[in-house]
Amino acid sequence: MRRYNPQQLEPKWQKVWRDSDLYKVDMSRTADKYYIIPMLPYPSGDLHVGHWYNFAPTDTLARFNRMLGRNVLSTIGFDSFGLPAENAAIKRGIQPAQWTYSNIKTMMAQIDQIGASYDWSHTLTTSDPEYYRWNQWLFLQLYKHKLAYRAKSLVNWCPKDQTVLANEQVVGEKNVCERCGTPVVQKDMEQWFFKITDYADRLLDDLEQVDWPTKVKTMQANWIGKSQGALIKFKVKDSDTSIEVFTTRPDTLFGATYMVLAPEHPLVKQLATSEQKSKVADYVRETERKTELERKEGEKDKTGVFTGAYAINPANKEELPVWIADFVLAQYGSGAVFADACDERDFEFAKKFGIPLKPTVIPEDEIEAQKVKDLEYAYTGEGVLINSGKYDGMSTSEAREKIVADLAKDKIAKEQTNYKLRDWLISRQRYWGTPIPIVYCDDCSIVPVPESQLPVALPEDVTFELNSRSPLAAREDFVNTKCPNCKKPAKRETDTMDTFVCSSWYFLRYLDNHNNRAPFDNAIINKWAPLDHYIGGIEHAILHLLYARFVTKFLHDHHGLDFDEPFKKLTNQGLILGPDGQKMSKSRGNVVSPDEQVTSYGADSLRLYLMFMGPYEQGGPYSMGGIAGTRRFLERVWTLVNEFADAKQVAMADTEAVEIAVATHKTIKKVTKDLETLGFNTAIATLMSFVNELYKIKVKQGLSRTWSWKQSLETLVQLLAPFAPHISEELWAELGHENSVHISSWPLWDENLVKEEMLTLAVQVNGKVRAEIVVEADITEHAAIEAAKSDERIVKLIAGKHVKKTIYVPGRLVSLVT
RNA sequence: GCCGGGAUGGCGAAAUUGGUAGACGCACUAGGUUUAGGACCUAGCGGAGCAAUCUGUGGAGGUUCGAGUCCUCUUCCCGGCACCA
Repeated sequence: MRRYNPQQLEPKWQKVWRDSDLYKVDMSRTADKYYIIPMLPYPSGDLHVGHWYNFAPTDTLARFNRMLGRNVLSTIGFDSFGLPAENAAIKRGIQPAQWTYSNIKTMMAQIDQIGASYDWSHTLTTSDPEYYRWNQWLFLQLYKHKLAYRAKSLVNWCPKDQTVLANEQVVGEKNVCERCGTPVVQKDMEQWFFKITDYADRLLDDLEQVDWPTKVKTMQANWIGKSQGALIKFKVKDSDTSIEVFTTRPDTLFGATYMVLAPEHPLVKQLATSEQKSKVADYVRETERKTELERKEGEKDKTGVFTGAYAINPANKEELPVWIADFVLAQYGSGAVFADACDERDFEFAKKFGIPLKPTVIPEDEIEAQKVKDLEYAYTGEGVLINSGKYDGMSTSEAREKIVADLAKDKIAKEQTNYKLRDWLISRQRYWGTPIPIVYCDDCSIVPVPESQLPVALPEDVTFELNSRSPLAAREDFVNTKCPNCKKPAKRETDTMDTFVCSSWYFLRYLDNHNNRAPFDNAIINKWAPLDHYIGGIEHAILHLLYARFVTKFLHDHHGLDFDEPFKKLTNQGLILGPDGQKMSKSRGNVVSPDEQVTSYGADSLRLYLMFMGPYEQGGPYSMGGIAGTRRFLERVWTLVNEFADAKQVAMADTEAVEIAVATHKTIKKVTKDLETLGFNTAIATLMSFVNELYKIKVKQGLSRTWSWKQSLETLVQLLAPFAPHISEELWAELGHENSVHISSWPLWDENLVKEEMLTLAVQVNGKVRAEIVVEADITEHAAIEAAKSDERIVKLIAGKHVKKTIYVPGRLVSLVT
């Protein structure tokens, strides 16, 4: 018998598949199309186990669906713009393009080792001009519809990476840069934004339509942060100005005893009275000095100063002192709040500064209500109104509407919805990205580059100077151009786009990646998109997935896409940890190299192990012993098939034939069901059990070469094919097939064979299992109970006792209660 | 603080959704086999006990003939958000 040698047979089959274009998709066949891809990888230079964990199971699903007869398209590409290329270039004195494309070459070879069924004719690399010109096209479409705009505002600046960042790219408690972990600072700059906020409601509502993990949906919903309330105008005493306030609790308006503005609020200077002016100015200066982080740290200890001004409560005409405090955020709502006893922060602030409070909402519970009246704590829940004039006795929910409606008559209030979502800041002060296709002309101001002049090419030979502006800004030949409008000398925009623009629509370009007249042909896109299944890490829960949804919705509205959600189904694979249970990192020395695992065990063993180690969405520590186990399993499969192929003709008894058929069909059913629900680990466990069973039969019966045995082996190989494609292909050929197992039809099970003829029932007495009885599957309830009662052990246990109750669960158990 | 997810043998995990807890794999033990092996085959393997049996799914209660699964309370772990008015 030949030895199982994955190092030899895996590359062999990879070459056969490639040379025969086995996975080439007929794009014209769309009725049963199935489009499944892993998230676009960044070409960091080395494929790690996490990539394998993303790509291999995705490929298993692609292969499973292909065998089910669907026209499966799966491919992969590279998200190749971005900062690491620049850092590497500076460090090594080479061009970012050179570093990037050499990494891609290495990674392509590594990806080949996985044995995935990609149609490589659909691949793309986002740093190619053929791709990024369409990023520029997208920018121009957004600009045309006033959804790309330039504005000056406070933005997040990463001092290390020397660029601004989108809100989504600032993470963690300490507001750090998502890439490098440096705390960001606020800077006032003029930048390009995409108006994602126009889509806030749809981005929220349409989450209901998609089959995504609830966790991701919740995270997106929280990020969008919709809250409904009212905008209420407060007149400033002895002045023409008024202060607008956003509140979700207009029902508490009568309880307002003071107001607070953010220190950055535009009215602050104007409101401060002469005697308070210097204190206010000091406080504002102090706030400006504080970093975002220091402000957050001050959460527990609230600070603020009185402006000297008073506002009039429109509800009861009471005068409210106006304060400024940094717990009120300038960016949210209108940067001003009215404060009352129904809010913990307001309550705390009032106590600290000796501002009076007035309870206006009390809970149902009388004891609690008394405590609230005595101002023992801030009651923030729903309840009944007091101290609120004609609204007394009303429920909070009713009062919320009535008060706004009444004030609306005098145009003092109106209903308002607020979002936490901010517009997407896409400018980056970096070189290695898509140039923003904009020209600045002294006469014509901001001029978009005409579509016919795309791409605005990124020069690929640049010089980096330490701590200087982007190399693009230093390139005179790039910067100096002619105004497309008036033809006078003008300057190009030197910022590039956020790389998340690249990844926001690449899955559409995959489908029509050679199109040089348009980003894609709608006729193709509308047949093949949206994706049937998208698989990637949870780290993109907000960033990439939100942007891709936004861009898809935009293209739906303005470019004729039939669909407005890009990913029908989403799965997040878990995180693979080092063998020590810690996150893999070079400094910890716990990095498992997939290349080494492939060398020692083979790609099939690695694929199988990754899918067998636990639930796919859970991840977990990598175990060296675990992969040895899946390799052993493949060896056993190898042995079974090869022994069969080598065996002399021997007949097998009919009883074994039935036994084998039953085991086979049960296995088909279970593996099929498991694959449908992404239960890779249990599917593989089922295959292992099946192999164990075949071994037992083999030992009992001796080596056989019969029709039913061959059928079982063929089925086994087919069921294994999506998981371990190379060995399956080899064994399929060994069993005499000329065509690839990967385009064979997925086995079907016969429900009659899956049904047991005899089954084992548990017999419980008073809830405890006391015996097992073997009965015919179609046994009646009466017969089952009689059989249970006549079991030797049960007879002893119930002797002399009265059986009060009998429960029969078909196929499971008989329970007797005495 | 708020919102998710979780806790099952020495380890990774299963459990038809209220019905025989621990499938499958790792590790381990014994036997066989092999020139040898960390290879292969067979068997055993939650804990206690010679055994019958008892006990066991983070903890405490509850519902039920029956609870890993449902309810109440609680501890711990992981993830996300966090002064959002």
